[in-house]
Amino acid sequence: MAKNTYLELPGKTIERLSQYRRILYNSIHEGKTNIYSHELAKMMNLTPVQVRRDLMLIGYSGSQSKGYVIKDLVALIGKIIDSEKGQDIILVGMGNLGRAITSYFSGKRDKLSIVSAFDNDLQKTGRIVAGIPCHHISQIKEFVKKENIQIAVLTVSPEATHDVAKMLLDAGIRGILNYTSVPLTVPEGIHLEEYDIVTSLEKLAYLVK
Amino acid sequence: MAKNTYLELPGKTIERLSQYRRILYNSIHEGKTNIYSHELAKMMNLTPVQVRRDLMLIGYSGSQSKGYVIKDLVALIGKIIDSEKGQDIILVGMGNLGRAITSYFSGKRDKLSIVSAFDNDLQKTGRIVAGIPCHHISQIKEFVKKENIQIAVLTVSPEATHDVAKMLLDAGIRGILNYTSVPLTVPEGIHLEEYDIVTSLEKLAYLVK
DNA sequence: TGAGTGTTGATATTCAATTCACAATATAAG
DNA sequence: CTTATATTGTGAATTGAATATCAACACTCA
Ligand SMILES: NC(=O)c1ccc[n+]([C@@H]2O[C@H](COP(=O)([O-])OP(=O)(O)OC[C@H]3O[C@@H](n4cnc5c(N)ncnc54)[C@H](O)[C@@H]3O)[C@@H](O)[C@H]2O)c1
Ligand SMILES: NC(=O)c1ccc[n+]([C@@H]2O[C@H](COP(=O)([O-])OP(=O)(O)OC[C@H]3O[C@@H](n4cnc5c(N)ncnc54)[C@H](O)[C@@H]3O)[C@@H](O)[C@H]2O)c1
Repeated sequence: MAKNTYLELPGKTIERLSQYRRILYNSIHEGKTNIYSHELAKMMNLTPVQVRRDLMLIGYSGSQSKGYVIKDLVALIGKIIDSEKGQDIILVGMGNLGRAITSYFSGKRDKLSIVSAFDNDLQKTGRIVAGIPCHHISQIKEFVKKENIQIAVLTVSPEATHDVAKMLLDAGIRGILNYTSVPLTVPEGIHLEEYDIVTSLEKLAYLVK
Repeated sequence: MAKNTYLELPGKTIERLSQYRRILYNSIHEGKTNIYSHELAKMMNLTPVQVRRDLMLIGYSGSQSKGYVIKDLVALIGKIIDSEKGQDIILVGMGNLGRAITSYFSGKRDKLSIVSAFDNDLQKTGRIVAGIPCHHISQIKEFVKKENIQIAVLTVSPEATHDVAKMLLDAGIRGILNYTSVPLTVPEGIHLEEYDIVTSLEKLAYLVK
């Protein structure tokens, strides 16, 4: 029985664990029960050694003849990255990107769901948009506290980014996934992930030339 | 006068250069002409040393008293990551995500633009969607060859991913930015970037717990 | 049985990225 | 002029990530 100690895993490993699980779900769906490191590696463009190393880090052991038991591995990855009772997420800024994200994400994961959105456009608030309830931004603090929300996805207009981020921090949010083109800085102890397609495209443009 | 030799820069540095430039554009807009490494670092959550190191790698020198000249720095970054005559990009899969991306990206960069989209839904093809012309997927090969397109953004449904990727490679695409939830593998020499919000959210969920 | 094959798990090594530490330099203040 | 302060640029050290290597084991087949 694994103790519930906090494993200090490399960030890259966490990302790969999430992806392993996604692929393993598909494999289960196709009727596979076991998988070898080289199979998993191939599907993810990695080396088998790297796969084994990641699994070693989380303390999972396979068998030399049958490889890894998919069901068990998925369960263990869940134990590592999911929180016990699930985590609810909110999204702020129900525009084009916000809608694309919520409709994509809905129902993707058991323990992780976008439960509510917030906007300041009265056209969008007070009703269901893209499958989830959209409230007015003025209600955000109360909601976050009451529902104990820890993670927010930020997809508001660039101008609103700083204000909204401040509200989120005030309300007690612990992790922000920022998609606006405005870089944020957050206090110690708050986790921030940012992503921008422009950066990816410029990198690609550099690489292909 | 910098020779046009191909600098072998670390991938991480390329990404940061793209972000530096974004921030520097804003600074210019606010009337700033010079900037210190620690200012830039603060805006990007980096250390000043890292900023200086990156700029050193591209061969830019500042002054001890005035820091870096923003205009010149932006120009040099452009020289490194932009291609001389600009690069045109296509997007495949004009759904929710595709529309969010095209409307966001349009006009963002001089040398980089999404010029056309492709889809197999006859509702969407043959007209302008989200600001750009959307053609039928069957025309993609011809278009890519004729217009010498090198980079494609992939936002089709998961089921279509492999087929469409194959078409793109056949047509001679050299870089793919894959947003579908289906991991791709590409031949040697082709550049691939993938991003999935689920991975980011699961990483955040792990970090905040 | 016993050689041959293919796999895992772990240690060692290499490679890449970041940070440290400080010399060199410019400016301002006394 | 001299000292104090702030900055850049960079070699060296450190940290982090990926890869190579190989012993140990399990299975197959002759
Ligand atoms: N990271 C990426 O790759 C990427 C891609 C596309 C868009 N973006 C960025 O994401 C953001 C959203 O893009 P979009 O295309 O959905 O834009 P959009 O204009 O369609 O959506 C913005 C939404 O934010 C809401 N909003 C504005 N101010 C608000 C406030 N103070 N409080 C609450 N809600 C507020 C608006 O009502 C709107 O619904 C923009 O900042 C854009 O730059 C990033
Ligand atoms: N990476 C992420 O963070 C992220 C976020 C949202 C969605 N997604 C993924 O992006 C993709 C698009 O999401 P969406 O919400 O826009 O879905 P969507 O269904 O709205 O859009 C898919 C589009 O692809 C088109 N398409 C389907 N098959 C095609 C084919 N063979 N050739 C050309 N076009 C074809 C459809 O007509 C549709 O317009 C999905 O694969 C989804 O899983 C990823």
